[in-house]
Amino acid sequence: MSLRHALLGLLADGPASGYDLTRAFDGSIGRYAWQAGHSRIYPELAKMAEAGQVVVDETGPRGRKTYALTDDGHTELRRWMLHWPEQANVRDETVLRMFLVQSLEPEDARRLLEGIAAHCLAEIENLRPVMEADDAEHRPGDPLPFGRLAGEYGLRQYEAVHGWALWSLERLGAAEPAGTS
Amino acid sequence: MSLRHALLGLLADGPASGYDLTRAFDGSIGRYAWQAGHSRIYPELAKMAEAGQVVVDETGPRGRKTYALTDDGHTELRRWMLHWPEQANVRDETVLRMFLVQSLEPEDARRLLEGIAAHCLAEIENLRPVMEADDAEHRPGDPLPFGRLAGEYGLRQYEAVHGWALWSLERLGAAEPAGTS
DNA sequence: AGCAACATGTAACGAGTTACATGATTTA
DNA sequence: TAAATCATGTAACTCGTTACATGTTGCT
Repeated sequence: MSLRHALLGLLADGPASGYDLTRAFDGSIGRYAWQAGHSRIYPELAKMAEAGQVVVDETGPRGRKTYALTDDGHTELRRWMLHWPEQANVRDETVLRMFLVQSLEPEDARRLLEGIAAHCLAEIENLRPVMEADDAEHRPGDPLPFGRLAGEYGLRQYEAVHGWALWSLERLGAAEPAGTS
Repeated sequence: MSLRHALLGLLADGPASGYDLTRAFDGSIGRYAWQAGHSRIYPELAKMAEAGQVVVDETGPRGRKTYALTDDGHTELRRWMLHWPEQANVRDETVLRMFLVQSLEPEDARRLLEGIAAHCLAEIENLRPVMEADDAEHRPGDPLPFGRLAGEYGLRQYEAVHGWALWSLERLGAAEPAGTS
């Protein structure tokens, strides 16, 4: 039931409507952590309201309803954040490809790994200035901007994958002397 | 349709039965890349056979059927491995928690991050000897053992997350002077 | 003989995606 | 006034999980 906890976590930052929460999933959370569209979010918010974890906070123009966390919602969020299971499964197509690299001909494997390395470099060059801009605006003592820790995570992630791809190319290159020289 | 490609990739290593493939998902692939139980795997193999991507290779004792890749299966696997979409979504509860760290009180956030750091260290100490044993057995020129690249990826991943958790603790610590020191 | 492991399958359920459906408000 | 965006909802489909169901082989 991670969708529920994602919503609780996002609402901890302040009241939001189903529409706002749907937009949040269009960003980094949706890419790196969890996915959901509005068609799942609205019914889930309704269930959470029924369970007393959120309440309708305000009603706005176009039938807009903003939800806010209740104390129960906060408690449940905290419980979930702190007791995470050791065995959490990850679903990641890129990692799946990594597991299967050795099913390719060496030449194809090299092409794939070179693609991964290039892609990571591009993402790093994309993320780094964003993080640096965040840091430039930030004064010591202020709370970190929402997502700053996650952004740093993404940056380090790409750096790690980049390093891995280069290491793998070296390994594969050693096994196949018809290489790049 | 990643389950299909996971099965194609596993079968590229040699013919296997539904039972064997189910066992494969109990290991690292299931933890870090993709999940499936036998109840999805058997019907999927049947569909793949219908689509001509695999064929029943041998029948053994207890109704055991081993499947082997056809040329079409190989072609489809290669296609999928090489054209991966830029926008591949990842589903990962741990990363979700990272995105939501800032919804916690600073004291709880520190506890969570310390837990993550400790967990990563434990995983690193678990994985490193396995990888080193693989390398000790490996002679230059031999193909790398199946999963060696993925294992290295896992190791580097944990190192990156460990570094991230320490960095985050430092950042959070600076914002909250009632710290450890 | 009994138990663990091998081996395959179906059914019900849960949750995310895509498509269908509708309407209000803001902006050009 | 037309288009984009805001805003909410339901229905059908896909696919992974859990539970139900059954039978065989090998080992002790």
